[in-house]
Amino acid sequence: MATMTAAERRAESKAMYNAFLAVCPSQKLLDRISNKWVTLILTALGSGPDCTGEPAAMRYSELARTLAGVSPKMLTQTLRSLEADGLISRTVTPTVPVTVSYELTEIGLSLQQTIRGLKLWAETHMDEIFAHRQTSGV
Amino acid sequence: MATMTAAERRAESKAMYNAFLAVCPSQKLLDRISNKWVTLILTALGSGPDCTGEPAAMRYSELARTLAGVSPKMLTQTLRSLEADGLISRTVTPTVPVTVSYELTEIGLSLQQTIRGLKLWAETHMDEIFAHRQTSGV
DNA sequence: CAGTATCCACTTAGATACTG
DNA sequence: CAGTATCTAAGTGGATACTG
Repeated sequence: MATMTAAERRAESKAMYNAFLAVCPSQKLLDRISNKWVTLILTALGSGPDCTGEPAAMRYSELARTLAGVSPKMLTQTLRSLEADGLISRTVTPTVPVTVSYELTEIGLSLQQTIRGLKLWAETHMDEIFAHRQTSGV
Repeated sequence: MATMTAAERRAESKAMYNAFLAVCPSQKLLDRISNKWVTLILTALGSGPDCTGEPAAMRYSELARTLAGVSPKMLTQTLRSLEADGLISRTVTPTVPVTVSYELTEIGLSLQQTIRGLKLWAETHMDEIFAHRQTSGV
C-alpha cells in the first residue's frame, strides 16, 4: 500500500477539489441563491408588498400571496434559512392572533442589490440566449 | 361548474404564477447558472488553463483536469448546453486523434463578468453570513 | 395567522463501462 | 482524445392535513 494506483490518485484529487468547492465562497453563495424561492423572497422584500417600490417589511401571509404557489413548507423553510444567515429579520408582534413580519437586513439588502445586477444582465441578454438555443436545433 | 371553488381559484393563480416564472428572464438565468459545473466552466474558460490570466480556449481534457472530479457525462452535458445557448464555442480540429477546444463567446464573456460581481460579493460577505449562521444556533 | 409534520414523486448527479 | 450509454443513489420540492 505504499504506492497509489492511478484510480486512487484520481479519487484523491477529486476529493480535494470537492473539499475546495465546499469552502469556496462563490459556490456557497450560489448554493444559497440557487433556490427558486430565495431570490423571489429577497426581491419581494426589496420591492414592497405591491412590487413597485421601496424595501419594506412583509407578513408571512403577504409573502405567501405574493409568491403564489409556494407551499407553507417551502416558505417557512426558506425564510428560516435566510434568517439564520442574517439576510432577513423576523419580528413577532404579540397581537391575537400573532403578527409576524419579515424584513431585509442591511446585508440582505446588499445581496438583493447584487442580484439586481444579475437581473439586469438577464433582461438584456436572455432573449439572445434563448434565440440561440432555438436556432442551434435543440 | 359556472363558479370556482376557492381551491380551484388558488390552483389557477398558482399555475399562472408558475407560468410567469417560466418566462421570467431572471429565473431562467438562475436556472442556467444554478449548476455547479456551469459557473466552474465559465470561470475556467475566463481564467485560462493555469487559472491565472486571460480568457483562453481550453481542450476537453484540460477542462476535465481543471474541474477535478467532474464525470465525463456531466462535463459533456454542461458543455453542450452552454454551446446551445451560445455562451461558448466548440472547435474541432481534425488531427488524429481529433482536438476539440472550447472558448467563451462574446456573450459568454459578458456573463462571466457579471458572475464576477457575484463572486466579489461572495468573497466580501460570505464570512459574515457563515458567522451569523453559527451564532444563531443551527 | 403562522406555521409544523409526513409522505411521495421527481429531477439530477455520479459511478461505471464502453466506443469512434 | 473526446466522448456516449446505462443504471442507481440521493437530495429536493410539492401535496396535504393538522395545530398553537
